[in-house]
Amino acid sequence: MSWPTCCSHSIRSDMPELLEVEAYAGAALAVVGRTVSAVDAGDTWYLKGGTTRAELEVELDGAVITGVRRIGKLMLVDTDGPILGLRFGMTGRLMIDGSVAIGRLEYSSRRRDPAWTRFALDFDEGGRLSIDDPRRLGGVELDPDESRLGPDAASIDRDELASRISGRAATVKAVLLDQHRIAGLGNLLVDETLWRAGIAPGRRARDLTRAELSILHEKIVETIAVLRARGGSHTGDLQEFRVVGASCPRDGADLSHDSTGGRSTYWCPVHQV
DNA sequence: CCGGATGTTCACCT
DNA sequence: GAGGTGAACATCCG
Repeated sequence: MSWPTCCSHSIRSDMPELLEVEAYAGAALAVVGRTVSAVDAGDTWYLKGGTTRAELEVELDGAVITGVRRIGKLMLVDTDGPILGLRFGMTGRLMIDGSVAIGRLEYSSRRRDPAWTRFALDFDEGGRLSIDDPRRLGGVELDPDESRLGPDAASIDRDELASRISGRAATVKAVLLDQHRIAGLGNLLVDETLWRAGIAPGRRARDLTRAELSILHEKIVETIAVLRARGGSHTGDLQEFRVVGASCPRDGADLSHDSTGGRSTYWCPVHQV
């Protein structure tokens, strides 16, 4: 699978990292002000953190949606009652009023199955918010503990990033993927960021110099901004080279492919040191 | 047919 | 405690 790397300002991917959840949250603003008329939480696997179906039904029925926020990859739906937390995993798609909240043009013909609707809210005013998730990798939680997430990667400042990373014996990639330390970066954003920063993913986080931490911060912010403008987490300069046997688009070296931080990793052994 | 895929949590090692 | 690995989830795609 390869994607065009420019020119669209709409998010096309439906496999969410920070940027995709941001777009989902933006689309979900359409239901702010509506009153919940029905809760469909029939898939109990999808309920996380001890949240029960009965709890969701009792507490959300009749609730008014007052806002939608995002921290990292967690989408938060504020109501005049509890807060509803939605996670999309790799395969969850947010549907608002019958259409895919992002990528509706690119994926209009993509297969859908009613059985994949894992959670839904209906409204007195009409319309519906639901999550379609073939693999059931996402989840729903009432009043999720927001304090368990690190600061959001899109707005973290340099000193905070440094203090959150410093001293860790784990690889820098593993630390960047750890949502408790920094929230929002997924596998693609991390590989793209480290590629741009010239830092090898397998470096011990505690071994990064002050200058490297500074560059890393700069590249996190830059990568998020650039890929947001292009249309999503899959629009990085490295994206189309995430295939075995590809060469680094910066210097032509053979890209390395391994597993770091438990995830498939592509990186350049020449300019990432 | 097989393996891997933008995620999270947990059990189980070292 | 920390860090690494693999399983589970269930579908698509090369």
